[in-house]
Amino acid sequence: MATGRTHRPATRSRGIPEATVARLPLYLRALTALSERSVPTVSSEELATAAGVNSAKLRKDFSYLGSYGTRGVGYDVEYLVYQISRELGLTQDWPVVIVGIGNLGAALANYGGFASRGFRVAALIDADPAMAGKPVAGIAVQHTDELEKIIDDNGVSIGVIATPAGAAQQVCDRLVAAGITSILNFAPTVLSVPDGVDVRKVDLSIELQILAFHEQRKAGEDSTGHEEGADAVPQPPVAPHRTAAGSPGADSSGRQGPDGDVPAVMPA
Amino acid sequence: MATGRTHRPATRSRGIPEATVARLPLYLRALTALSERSVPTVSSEELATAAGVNSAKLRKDFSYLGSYGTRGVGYDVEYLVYQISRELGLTQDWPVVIVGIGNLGAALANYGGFASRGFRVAALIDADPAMAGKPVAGIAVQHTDELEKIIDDNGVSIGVIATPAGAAQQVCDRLVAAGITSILNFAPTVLSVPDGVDVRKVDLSIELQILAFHEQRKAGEDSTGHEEGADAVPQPPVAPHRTAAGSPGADSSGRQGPDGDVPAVMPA
DNA sequence: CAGTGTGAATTCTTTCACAGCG
DNA sequence: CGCTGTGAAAGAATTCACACTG
Repeated sequence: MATGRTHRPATRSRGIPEATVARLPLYLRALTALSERSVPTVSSEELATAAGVNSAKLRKDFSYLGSYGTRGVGYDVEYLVYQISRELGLTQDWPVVIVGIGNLGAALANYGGFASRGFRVAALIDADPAMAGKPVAGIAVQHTDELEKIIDDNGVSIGVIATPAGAAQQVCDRLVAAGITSILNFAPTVLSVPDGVDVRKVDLSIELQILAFHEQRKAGEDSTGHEEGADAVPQPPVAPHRTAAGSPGADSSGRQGPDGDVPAVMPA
Repeated sequence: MATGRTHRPATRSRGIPEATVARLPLYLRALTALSERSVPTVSSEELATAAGVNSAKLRKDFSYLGSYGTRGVGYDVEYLVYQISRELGLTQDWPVVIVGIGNLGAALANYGGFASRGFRVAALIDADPAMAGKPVAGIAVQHTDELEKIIDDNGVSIGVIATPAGAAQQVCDRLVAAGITSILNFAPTVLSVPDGVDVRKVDLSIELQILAFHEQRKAGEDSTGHEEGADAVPQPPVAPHRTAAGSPGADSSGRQGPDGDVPAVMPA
């Protein structure tokens, strides 16, 4: 993805597959739970079950990190927790800023998971002047004007965008300009960023749509094909003339303000 | 994944790759935006850019759905919107229930993206009796006791879990028993469900951890290896004796109630 | 001998590149 | 002529299965 090529020729086999990286947090969670119950060791089988993967995959994943297990025994829980934490970079403290303190932003600010893993909410930022100074999750919200200063002062390199879609790119640009190099984007937009900046997106409605796809399959197990409701226009593949005005049928934002302060899925 | 094997022998080539399914919502979003701007057609190149993928991938994806484009021209926006919507099952109405109306649950209830894509919030459910009756996003919260009845009455097949991790499996079991077959899980736990039930998870802290991993790599571009802070114990791979009591160093839930009403990342 | 670590086989995904159609 | 649709090649990720070790 990032054109930077990231190719790392020397120093050992420093190339952990993305798919593996994405699972490390899962393992870490399972391990932390075991650690809290003072379980000293686990087998790949047990840990895999706890993490919701299969043991072959888990062992292969760990093999990219090194040989941290003991044959015939399993893995030392504490040791693995440490190794994975270190690999993920969680042994250091990561200050993050959350931009856009609407419903979602507030939820994130309150989210225990952030604080408990080396992430520290350095600031909450919102464009609404009325929000400024209001405490959310024990932290006073600051105005967008302060954005650059906050990031600079706190050495923040990770930003979370929880603004409406319409504002996301703009916020993103400012974050990047201010020195942020990793962004977690909750707004339903594709952000464009320069090389060297990482973006991960979480889109709540996309997940639901994927579920709907599979759900639909289940329902139509036998009765394949043809829908029921006759109110949508199948639209022959040849006529580009947009049928009715605007886009009445399928859409109709019904409830909900058009594009309030919550990341609405269909912004502009 | 699901052991049901889901193998579909007959009726055409009904096998859209998961990776493709996961991107359809992305295309749909881009297309809807175009549709709202009354753009009649797009090329694979344009649409790909808008969706944040490359055009070869997009064309391949679409080829699984059928031949909906026109050579030398591109795709008819309205027509594609319809086809993808239908493929995703969004031409029908999906009632969903959200269980756990804490910060996150409330954010989800307010999330415009749900309502705007064939998803209808049929009910908000919370275990706290004090929440019952309180309106959130214009809908009165109902008590967990009503769960089965609500699902049955509304023919709900998709459930969203936004409870603390500790309650998630229990809620999940009840949802499944009540007939839910698709679950979107925001609680940081692995849910176990019977065959035939789909679970998708969204874990906010996992995404951050993945970002941290890459961020760390950037920082240590040259200065590979060895950490700085000497406060963590590297723990030799041979000594299973848990060093200090409990797990002081790396963890320390610091802020936040121990396992309040927000999905804390480290529950039990 | 239980359970890790890992080459090899398999399957899934992405990318290439170009024939063919409107 | 431009752009889709798609076989074929390349690249990842997953799974298998077993040698090897504590």
